[in-house]
Amino acid sequence: MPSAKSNPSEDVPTRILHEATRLFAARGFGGTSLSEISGAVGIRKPSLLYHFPSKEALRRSVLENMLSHWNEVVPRLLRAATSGEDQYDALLRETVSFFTADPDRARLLVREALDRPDEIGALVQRHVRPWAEVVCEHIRKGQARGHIHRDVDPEAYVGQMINLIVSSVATYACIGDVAPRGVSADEMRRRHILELCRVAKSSLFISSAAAERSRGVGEPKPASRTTTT
Amino acid sequence: MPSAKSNPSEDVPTRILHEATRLFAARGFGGTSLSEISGAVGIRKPSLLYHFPSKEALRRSVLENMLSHWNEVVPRLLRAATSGEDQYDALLRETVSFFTADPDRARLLVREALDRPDEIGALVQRHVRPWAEVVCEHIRKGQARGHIHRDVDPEAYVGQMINLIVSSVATYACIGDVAPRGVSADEMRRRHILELCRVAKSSLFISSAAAERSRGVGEPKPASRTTTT
DNA sequence: CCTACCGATCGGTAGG
DNA sequence: CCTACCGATCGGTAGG
Repeated sequence: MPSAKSNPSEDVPTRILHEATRLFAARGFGGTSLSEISGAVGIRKPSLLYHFPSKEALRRSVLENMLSHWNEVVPRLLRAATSGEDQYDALLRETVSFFTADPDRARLLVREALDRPDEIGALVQRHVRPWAEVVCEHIRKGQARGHIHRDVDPEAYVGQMINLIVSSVATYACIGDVAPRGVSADEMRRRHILELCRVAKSSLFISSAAAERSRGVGEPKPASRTTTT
Repeated sequence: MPSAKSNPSEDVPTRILHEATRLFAARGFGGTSLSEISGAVGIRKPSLLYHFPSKEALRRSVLENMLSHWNEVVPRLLRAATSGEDQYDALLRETVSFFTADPDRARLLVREALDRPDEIGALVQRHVRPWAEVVCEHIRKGQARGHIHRDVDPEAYVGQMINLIVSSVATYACIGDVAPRGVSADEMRRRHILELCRVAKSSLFISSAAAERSRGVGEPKPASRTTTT
């Protein structure tokens, strides 16, 4: 009996695409051989090359497949991208969820950004800039209305938040994990994502800081010292 | 005359190390051949293998070389890591400078984190966690004294900021560059780093938001609220 | 530091 | 979807 390693309920091209995505994300495009991929699917290398004419074609298909998933969630993202802190929280969580749902998406994106910066740069310009511009417009509106920090640089802010989300999922539990010994990896992942959302909101909304300060108990409020108002 | 491509004033092992660093950062460890490296140095492959017994040994030397540069700046970092917003700004800028001074450091770190997460995880635990813990302690002190947001998760916050710095240098001008057409790459890089520092501080210090609000227009606010220690 | 060479593996093709 | 095979290149060695 031949040992088919991947889900046999899917058709062969789909299984190739899935295994290639997994292996490209884990070892990189150059670090993965066609034999490894075909082996994971349970077929021989020439059979793989029947479905995808070259390794390069397979790479492109993997990227296109990820992009099609991204295009599925963009409408949800745009619906959440109205001004207001709660809607922004929803937008953040939707975006984080896209990558946590399959961390290979984040790893693949970072790898490709390092290997082929021009190609990924163009891809970002086409597929995320239009959506980022909507968010930037909401930020500018919020600044005019006084509930978003006036020194936010909208384009740079949105870029850094995208960068933060992608990279924290991609290199999670490695770069940036400075947790004390007692904390489990899952617990730390939860805390990292919570903190990511807090940082994103706290550095954007004025109301967030104000609400928090007004909540402040437990801390000996320096009411006697810096009082006033 | 043989065409030595790298700086001939350095000795050969050093030139090998530099070229290997550059190529590993640009194409990854698996994506770089020993012939490419030796060619960039201006020698033949077997000569390279005289100085470094294997490709794996060369990889480790490249990493160790980067670590030794890191260890050089750590004292400066610790000196800057006292409480207070200005000192924190200096700490951020020192850390950013370490990576912008040679962006290959950031690219190499991200690549290794993707290729060998366990190895880089252990490395981070040894070389950045002790320093991160100092920062965390300052954050907790600041929270007790009321000038740092109480809902900051110190370990997660520090981890995310490290992540943000490294990844924004590594994949700069690619992921996260959603700039409008008219802006030059250099100008956008400056804005990204400025915004990174703003986000880091604004999401940490209460005084930052207060000071900014006092600058604001169209916002009713507590007039003078200067927190000094 | 070099030339010459090793077995293994790479992406890809022929032909069925 | 397979077996058989291609030239090129890989990391590494022998020997000087």
